[in-house]
Amino acid sequence: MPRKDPVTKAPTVYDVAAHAGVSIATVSRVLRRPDDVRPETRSRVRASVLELGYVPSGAARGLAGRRTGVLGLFLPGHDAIEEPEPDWAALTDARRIELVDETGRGRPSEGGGPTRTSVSPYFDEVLRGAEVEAWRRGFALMVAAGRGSSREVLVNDIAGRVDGLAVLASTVPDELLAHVARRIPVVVLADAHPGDQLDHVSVDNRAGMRALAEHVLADLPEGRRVVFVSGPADSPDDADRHAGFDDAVRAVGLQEARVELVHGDFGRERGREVGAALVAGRGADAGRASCLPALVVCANDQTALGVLEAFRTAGVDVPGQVRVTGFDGIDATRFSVPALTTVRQPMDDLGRVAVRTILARLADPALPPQRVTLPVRVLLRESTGG
Amino acid sequence: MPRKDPVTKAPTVYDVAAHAGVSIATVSRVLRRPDDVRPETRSRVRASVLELGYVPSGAARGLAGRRTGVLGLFLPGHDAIEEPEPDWAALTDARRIELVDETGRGRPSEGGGPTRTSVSPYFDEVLRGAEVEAWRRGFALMVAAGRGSSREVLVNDIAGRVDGLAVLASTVPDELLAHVARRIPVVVLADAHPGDQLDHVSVDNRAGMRALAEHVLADLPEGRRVVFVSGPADSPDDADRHAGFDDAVRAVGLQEARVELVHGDFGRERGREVGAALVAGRGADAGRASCLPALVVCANDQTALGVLEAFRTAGVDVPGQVRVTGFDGIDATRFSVPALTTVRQPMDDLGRVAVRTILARLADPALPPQRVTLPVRVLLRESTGG
DNA sequence: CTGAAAGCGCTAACAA
DNA sequence: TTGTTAGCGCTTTCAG
Repeated sequence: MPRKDPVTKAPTVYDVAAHAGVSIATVSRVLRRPDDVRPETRSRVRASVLELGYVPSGAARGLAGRRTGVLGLFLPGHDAIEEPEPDWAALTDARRIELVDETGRGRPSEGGGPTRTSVSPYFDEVLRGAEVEAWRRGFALMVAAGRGSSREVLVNDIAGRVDGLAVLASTVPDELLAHVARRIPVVVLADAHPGDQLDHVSVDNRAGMRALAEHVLADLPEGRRVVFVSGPADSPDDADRHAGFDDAVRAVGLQEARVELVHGDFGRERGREVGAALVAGRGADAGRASCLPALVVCANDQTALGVLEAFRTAGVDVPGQVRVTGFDGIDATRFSVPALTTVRQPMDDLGRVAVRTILARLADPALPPQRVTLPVRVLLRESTGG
Repeated sequence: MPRKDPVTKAPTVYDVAAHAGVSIATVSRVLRRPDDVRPETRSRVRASVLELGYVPSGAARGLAGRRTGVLGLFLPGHDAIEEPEPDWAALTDARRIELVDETGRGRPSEGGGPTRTSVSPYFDEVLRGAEVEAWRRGFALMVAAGRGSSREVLVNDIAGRVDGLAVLASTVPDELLAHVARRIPVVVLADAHPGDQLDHVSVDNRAGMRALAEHVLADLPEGRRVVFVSGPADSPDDADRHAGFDDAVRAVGLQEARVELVHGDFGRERGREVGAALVAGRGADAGRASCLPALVVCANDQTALGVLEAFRTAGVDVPGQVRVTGFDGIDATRFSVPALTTVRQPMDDLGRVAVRTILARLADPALPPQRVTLPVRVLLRESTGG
């Protein structure tokens, strides 16, 4: 199939109409409500479409129809700005296959793994859920990963092109969201700040952490302490999880003194540090194994996986000597050794419900602000024992 | 920040122009080439934009400017059509947190894991790469997962809305691609069929598998056999990998008789079956451990992970009794026990290069058909020993 | 530096 | 059933 002369302008409704000997309105009808057109005419038009290679312009359709049929999903960035420009020549040139020996390291990691593996698995699922639901409802999905979330980017590049927007980022200033929300429905995938009028869909971080913590705190060995590794200070998710943990501490009547708070950042590297530090702390007094905490509760999975790594490296037995828990339920927690006890967030449902919420508001702009909280599931696995 | 009366129509350039006391042309200039406008005027317009909550219409801009500033990525579907409609009430209602005990199973899996985990990790990375690169070039990215890849969907819902399209699916009929390619640049993320004129970006499946296979075939124990587990018959990727494997067999001078072909389907479940069957085969003649193959080379990671699972369940030692390899380099291969030797495809680079290729053609439609092959890396890990 | 005006390609009344 | 005709909101010459 020869490529048509690329200089030729793409055909429009007018071309198709002329070719089929009908008016542009009829062409439009054949595309949108075929039943309103006599079968004979219809097939004539369709033939012209094929012959001319006609593809309707989404832009024109969007303009005329006042809706784009596209939903937007705004995710926290991959930090692409920081990323160096790849060496394209080397990338596409080398015919030599490189052999990387990854045996012997505790666990393969940097070698050939994905570069930006840290936060993404989480968002990928949200994206997938949103995509599926949007499609089912007849919408396309546009994705953007926040680059500094500058006003220009969000407003010009996304908001103007979609009928509704789901924002998964505490990084977008409220004021900006408010601006956008004046034009299209915006749903925020996080807990609502008090006072904001936007629609929100979130996950029950607090109750989830509380349920998990109550369970693992229940049979704590005498006298041993418990460490909670938090996330970044500005994370609402972390705040909720921490609150849930505190709820549990209170509920089981644990003495505050036995609980220690360590600040983390949701990253795996920091988890390793924390784990190593805990081991070192014991090292100073190696005789007493009890100097290791009996339990390390982490505010997210990446942190917990880092802790696990540090423990394995140091030869600390999990769950024998210490128990460890995470939060999120990313895939890697199933494959870690030991498998990580965690709280699984329904990421894909988050995406789906976000889409639903947008569509609901699209259908009825007068709706009161929506507040949906999705339940979570506690997954008890090897890292907390039998 | 009170939500503006949603009944009020969204403001347009005209509104902004009137409010700022300038013409619409000036408003447009402030947005696109601010330097062409006197600073004083500029800030007046900007103030109006903020005050009115103006968000430019992407559709109108696209129409007028003849380019949408959006690139499309078409992925194989999540089989969303088959998926049942979730029970929304239950989804969003339940306040009770469920505790799922996953200890004791060989490996946690269905319980809380992602539902559609099979093929996706692969695509997620391509998506991410494409997104990053598109953004860097000033384009937004629209994603679509093929639903039956019906003509209507691809043509109407995607092709018409984007300036260029990357298609990651052998499932899209050539004829359809050709149609779309008459309007916008289309790059196919797979090897080129002979004779097609589209741009292609692919990964060196054959050389990668050959390099891997040559390495692991090198020190094969005497007399033991080798099993190759293929992918689906219609997969070009599988064909290439198989060819690479055959190359290696020939290169190391292995007798054909020692090589056995088993048909797989790229799925983990099938991998488990194959693994179990191999074990059972040995079972019939349990005395001779040699009845197990010395090496199982799988056409992709999912299959290999399934095989690994089956072996672990049966108490077969990997790499002690059998060695196993995969292909793709998905994240899970790092976490499996033992870590899986595999060939890592540069998925994110695939996405990036796809975007670059589209833009190159956009810039110069007269370019000859592009054929880029990305190199791969062989990752030697525990599943093939030291 | 700013304004006027002509489209961009399509949809949706309204007529015929 | 089909055609005519306004726009949809923005960009972009071309004048001024």
